[in-house]
Amino acid sequence: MKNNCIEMSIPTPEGQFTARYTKEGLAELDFPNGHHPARGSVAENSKDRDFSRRLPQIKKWHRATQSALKTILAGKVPRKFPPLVIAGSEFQKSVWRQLRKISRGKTKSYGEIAKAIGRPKAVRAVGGACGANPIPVLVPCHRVLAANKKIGGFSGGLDWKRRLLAREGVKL
DNA sequence: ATCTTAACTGTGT
DNA sequence: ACACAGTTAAGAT
Repeated sequence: MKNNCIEMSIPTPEGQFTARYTKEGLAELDFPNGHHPARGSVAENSKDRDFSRRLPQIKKWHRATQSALKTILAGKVPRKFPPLVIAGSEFQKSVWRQLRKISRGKTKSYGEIAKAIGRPKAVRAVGGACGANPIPVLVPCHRVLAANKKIGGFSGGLDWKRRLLAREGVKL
């Protein structure tokens, strides 16, 4: 999402997250201090007519995002989600679709995901797709571990991955 | 238990 | 065409 986004922040006990919306829904979520440099800016976009017309709706989505995020941070299961804008290659989308099937407190390996999407050998590419996930936490890329049940990697920082899993009662 | 290495695949440049 | 990445399984130490 380059330009057509409106950016809003989410204060939590764990720091300030940043959410970006298109007119379709939530497109990106960033960890505190993990801001992406090359993405849309508020000042520029908030003048967009289309966006000002939809602002009330976006605010509503934003409330859903905030509550969902905080709920997950608290280790519980959100009742409501904002509409998610899933933008990526077919491969990535199929991976992210699998991620969303992993429920709270459960985990899968990169290899299992690869198998599930019918590309059993694309394990490494699956890792790449997880890292490219624009909506972490809500799309639970943190629930994917390495084959040996070890932590694996995490683009948002391993400390976050551990923290999120701990909140869900997952042990390594 | 830890380290090294070779296979493998989608993505960005 | 090439290098890289949130891997993996197998072999050596």
